[in-house]
Amino acid sequence: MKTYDRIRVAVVEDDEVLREAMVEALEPDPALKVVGAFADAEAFNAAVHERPPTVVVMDLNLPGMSGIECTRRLKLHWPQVQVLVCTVQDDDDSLFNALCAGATGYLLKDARPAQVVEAVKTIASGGSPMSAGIARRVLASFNAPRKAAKEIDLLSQRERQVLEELARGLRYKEIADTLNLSIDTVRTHVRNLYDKLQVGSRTDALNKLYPR
Amino acid sequence: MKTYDRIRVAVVEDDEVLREAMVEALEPDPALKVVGAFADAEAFNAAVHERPPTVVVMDLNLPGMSGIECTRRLKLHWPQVQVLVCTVQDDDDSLFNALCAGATGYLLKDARPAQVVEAVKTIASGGSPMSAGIARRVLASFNAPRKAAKEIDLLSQRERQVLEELARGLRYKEIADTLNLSIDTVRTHVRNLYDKLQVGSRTDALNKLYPR
DNA sequence: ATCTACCGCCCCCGAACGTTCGGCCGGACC
DNA sequence: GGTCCGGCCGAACGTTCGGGGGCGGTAGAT
Repeated sequence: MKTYDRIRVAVVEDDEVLREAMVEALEPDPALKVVGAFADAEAFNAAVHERPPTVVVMDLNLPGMSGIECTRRLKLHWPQVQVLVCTVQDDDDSLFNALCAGATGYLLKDARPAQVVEAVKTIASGGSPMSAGIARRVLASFNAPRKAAKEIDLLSQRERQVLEELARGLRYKEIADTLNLSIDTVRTHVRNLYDKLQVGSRTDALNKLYPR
Repeated sequence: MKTYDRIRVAVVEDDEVLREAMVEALEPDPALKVVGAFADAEAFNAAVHERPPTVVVMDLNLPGMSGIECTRRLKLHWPQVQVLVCTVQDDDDSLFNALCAGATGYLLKDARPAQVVEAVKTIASGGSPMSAGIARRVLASFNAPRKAAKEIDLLSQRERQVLEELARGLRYKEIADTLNLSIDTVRTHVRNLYDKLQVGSRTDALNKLYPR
């Protein structure tokens, strides 16, 4: 009979006490197998080349290379490895940079050991565990960009249409054609919407409406 | 002694059987109070004006106004109301449109009644409950935009710098100043990076590099 | 009936932009 | 040696863009 395939877990955490506690929580679980515990990103990187784990429990605040950068590099070479961030950092920068780097889970350090174990299993089975407040902030980020442009509702319907085509990179002449207008009319609308948006160029308008 | 403040819950669900089942699952819980159950968005809208609930369990596929549109309008007037989407729709469009509309929870209909009750409590206490696969897709959306631009690594170092400033809306003269170049040199770089990117204008380049 | 906002069109002008040419230099390749 | 190529720089040129006027018409609000 084939033995059960245990989830291969690695831990990257500079605090020795926490790291040991983490391992002690994970190891006894029959579904998990801790294949490495590292005090910094460099040690982890050196070891991962041999055989990558299934899940990496990653601290963010590491000496040397940050956990975010470590995550980025890891996902670059082994996209299938799941990174579960476990950190005290609960600011938006850390959170979203980690997610953009490829993390698929985010726990705060106030999580109890049992929760970490549960999260590892969740992430390995296709889920994305997050602390409660974290999940809320992630979802809130989707409708937050409402504040992007407030002046936009100062625009008339026509001006919005012109802006639309403007944003697509069409020249005045082309906009005039697609909207059945004269070039000078387009010009007028552009002028008006520019000072409503308080910008001085096409690119300014784009950067104002769709900030990156 | 003051009675415990129960979470006021409304249900918007067109399927009568599901709606009733939902209510039957929620009502007995001592922490919850079902203040309304509606078969469509219009009925809900008419009733919500009196006193909005704390949490709305919202179906997406409704007759008439969609659950997404209903959510958008609801959040417009009562941003503090939490919307928990509960639907069979598990496509990315429904998901992200709902989130952009202001939903702060997303359950698939395969959730068990007890999970729905749990999710309502979670969402009321500042969390954001999601089905496992949903959460993963949400987080994956953050590092997905890797595919942004492919031709970008054809650019030389100088051209990348110019492009950077170009994207910020700076004029050629300004770019020349910040990079200590002649305006004409900037022009040349722009020209070269334009045909590497196969575009014909600043705006084209932006739309190619940062598609919305 | 006046005022205001939006729409459409026209003229002009200076500045910015996109394009075409050319030159210089260093490395690669025959 | 020669030659090809790419990155870098520059001058000149025609076009587009941003911004300034003004004119007429419609629709709603005061």
